[in-house]
Amino acid sequence: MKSSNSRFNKCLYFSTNALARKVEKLAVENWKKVDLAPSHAYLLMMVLENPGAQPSCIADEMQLTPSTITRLIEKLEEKKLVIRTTEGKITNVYPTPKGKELLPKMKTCMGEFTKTYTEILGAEESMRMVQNINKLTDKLE
Amino acid sequence: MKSSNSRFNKCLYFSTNALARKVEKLAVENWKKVDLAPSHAYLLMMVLENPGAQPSCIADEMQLTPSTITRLIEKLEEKKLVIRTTEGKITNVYPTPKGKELLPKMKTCMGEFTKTYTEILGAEESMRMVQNINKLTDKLE
DNA sequence: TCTTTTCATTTGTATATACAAGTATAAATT
DNA sequence: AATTTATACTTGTATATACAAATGAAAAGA
Repeated sequence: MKSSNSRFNKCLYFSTNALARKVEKLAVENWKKVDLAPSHAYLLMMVLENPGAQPSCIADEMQLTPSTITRLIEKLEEKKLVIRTTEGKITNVYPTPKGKELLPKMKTCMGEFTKTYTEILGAEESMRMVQNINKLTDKLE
Repeated sequence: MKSSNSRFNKCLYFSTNALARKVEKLAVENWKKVDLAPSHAYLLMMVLENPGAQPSCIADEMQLTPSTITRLIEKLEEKKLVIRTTEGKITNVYPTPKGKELLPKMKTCMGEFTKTYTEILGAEESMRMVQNINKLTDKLE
């Protein structure tokens, strides 16, 4: 069903959730190429760009709660893609060699995902939408 | 953290999810007044406007899977807000008197929720955004 | 009429996420 | 130095959602 036919289509809650579910689906499909859930892939990429990143910092950047980040890291550790080292209060997350190997594939993946939705929405429009969505998110403090 | 500071802020997956989480939070807070999760509230409103609605139809309109609708209805049944009647293959969902009683409060709630984000975003902008989000959702077929 | 297919819903199971509480360490206050 | 508070992370638990398989009923085809 088109969202424009829903009686809830005027509500931000409804619209954003519907969109998020569709985009999620697209992303899941896309990231299957590296056998990762989208959120796992994003976290791994962050750690690859920023080896030794702390969970709190990752949580901040990914806009997820620390507990969720712990869970995501656990999964990536099981797959031997990252390791955690803890010294006192702070924890650092590093990519393993296996994780590092994945980088080029992930970059390709990311590019393909962007291409997918850019083709559907148009380059102009998709960029503008993402910007507007970010602005909206920021305003909701 | 502002989403505009995230290194993922250019990605639709990321942006939509972050937005959805924030809006969800706002909605959850708002719907506490009637002691319902947002999705439960929306489903109940649908059934109030459309007594006897079938789960498949609700799924269609809410853009959720049938199994999710089953689960939502179960919760509402536990709370004695709706009842299900099944004849052969089809099921109809009706509001109970207790469910009907909630209608005015829910309308108020809905209004207040809209007001909340309209005040933050501006009337113009929030309407436009919702429309654009819907358009985007539709295009992702 | 019997069989097969399709449809509507439910159930089993898995995942992502959050909140609240717990733990352990460091920093600040007294 | 001892105590309190703050910080960083983890764990227990709960929820929403999805997919795949199961169920049961109707429709279509033989």
